[in-house]
Amino acid sequence: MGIKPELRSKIKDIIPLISEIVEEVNKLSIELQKEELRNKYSELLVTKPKQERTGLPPLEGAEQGNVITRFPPEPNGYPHIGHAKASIIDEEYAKMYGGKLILRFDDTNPEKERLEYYAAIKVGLDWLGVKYDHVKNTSDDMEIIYSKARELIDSGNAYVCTCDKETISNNRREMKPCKCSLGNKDQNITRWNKMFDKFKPGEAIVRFRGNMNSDNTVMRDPTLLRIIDELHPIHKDRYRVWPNYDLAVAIEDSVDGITHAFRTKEYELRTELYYALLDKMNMRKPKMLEFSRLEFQGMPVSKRVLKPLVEEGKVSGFDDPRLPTLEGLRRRGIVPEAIRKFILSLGFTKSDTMPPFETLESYNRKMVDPTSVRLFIVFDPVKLRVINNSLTEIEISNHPQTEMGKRKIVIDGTFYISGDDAKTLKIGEEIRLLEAYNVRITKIGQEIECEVIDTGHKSNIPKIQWITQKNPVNVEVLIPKILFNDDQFNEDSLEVKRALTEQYYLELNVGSEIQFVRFGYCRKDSASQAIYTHK
RNA sequence: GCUCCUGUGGUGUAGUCCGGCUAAGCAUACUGCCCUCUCAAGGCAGUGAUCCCGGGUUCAAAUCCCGGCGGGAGCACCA
Repeated sequence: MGIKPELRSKIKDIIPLISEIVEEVNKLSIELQKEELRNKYSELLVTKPKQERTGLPPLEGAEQGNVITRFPPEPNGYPHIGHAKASIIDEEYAKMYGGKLILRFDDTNPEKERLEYYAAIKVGLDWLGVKYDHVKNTSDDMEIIYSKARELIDSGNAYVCTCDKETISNNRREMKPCKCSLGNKDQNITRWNKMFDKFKPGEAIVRFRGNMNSDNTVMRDPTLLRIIDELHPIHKDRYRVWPNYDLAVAIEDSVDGITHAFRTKEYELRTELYYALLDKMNMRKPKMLEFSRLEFQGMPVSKRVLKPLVEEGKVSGFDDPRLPTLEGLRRRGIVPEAIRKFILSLGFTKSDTMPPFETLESYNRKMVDPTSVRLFIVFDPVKLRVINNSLTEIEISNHPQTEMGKRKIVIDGTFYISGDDAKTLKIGEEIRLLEAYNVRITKIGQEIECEVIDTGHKSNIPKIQWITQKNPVNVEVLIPKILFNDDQFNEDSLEVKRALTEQYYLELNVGSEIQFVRFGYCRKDSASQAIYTHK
């Protein structure tokens, strides 16, 4: 039926035929059925592998070479995993259709924006590998926005309201227009002009003439522009009438030639306004689509909760490895390619979900594994003395599969092994000191003593890693844990473990990913500190 | 409260628009085996979903219709 859809309409005629054949086949034994299949219809037995769709679903109304997307962050904080999702989706779609991506700083609220965040966002995108074709600021288009606002006033589609907030809010709830909406054009123009000098902030706003009776509350004459006297990070005191989000986005998307605009789901109700605005301004309408926001369990993204943590010193800063900020993820050892794969695996959906961090880790582990130097590390060191040692130097390869060179370790027969491993040892037991030799435990006390039996590989005895006592390197390993349990800050969200590692650690670049054998992947954060990435 | 969105195995998704190739694919997690001088990566196999529930339409429904229920969001001179 799937192969010949044209038969569907004739299904009633076919059904008797089918039943007849089924009956006939059922009379045969299973063996005979199989044989018939093999002989006559062997092509049916070949199971063709299902091909998985990689990347995002196709875009409605998108033409090759003719797609422009945009990533419009407000420069009011450090970029986080949510920004990563938005920007990667924007970029992927632009790429998929051979189009362009515009980075547009949505900087229309001088109360919140700061210059350093423009830079921080660029740094974040850079790290993620998101490449944009053009950068701009909404605030550079203020003249366009003013002229569009004036048009709306002239055409009677907007008016200046001088009511106080409470009145406006009450009227909205009660679906009542206020007296300002009745004002004539001259009144509105006079008031509009006064917004640039006479009125104080809060005394007048421009409102869209929407529909006070709409079920969608955002349509009840929403604010379009308001007065803000704070200095703008770029334009200082050049402007004081600022558009709000809805007006700015609609105008900018349209003038920037955006064909497809994406935003998170919480803006969904504003889409009606977006189109209404564009309609009244006689502007081209991009396609607006929404996706669910990305946040991890126990790892909130909002400035409202993160900022206090930083200020109270509960985390070390916005680059704390426990945080879902891009800087935090980077320090933790998450690589951008893994973030991209992970985000694409989530698809373009509107369902509210909180994927576990584990999934990202799994992508990351696969990315990072082929290039991570394998190193030994020991926690709670316990001394282990080999009484009949004869080796002075061992050469160990840096990676089991990838050609990453070898390193030499000078030994003298005295080692440190992990306390956890030491606890399991029994006298007479045979163990292998990885890469060195097999030993039998002869004495257990403050120190452990053992003797070499042979040097060949043995697969059936415990294998443990060690650090030579000659020149151990002290490191602190930071282990980030979940930040919040429900809404409760996890006071034990950062475990710090002291450890001993190899001399070779010092030769690695800061930022490189290491796999500590039998422990997990860590990123070298400094000569004395490593951050646990995942197992 | 009102309005909108959403609901596929433990988790994240594919399939839903255009009903039949699939009693549901992939990834992750978990289990076992193989490989391996790592508890990693890799290979193989397995556990696990009556596709939120109840009706309806149809020869046929995860897919269409109606009604419930669960979850989320919006109701700012913030984006």
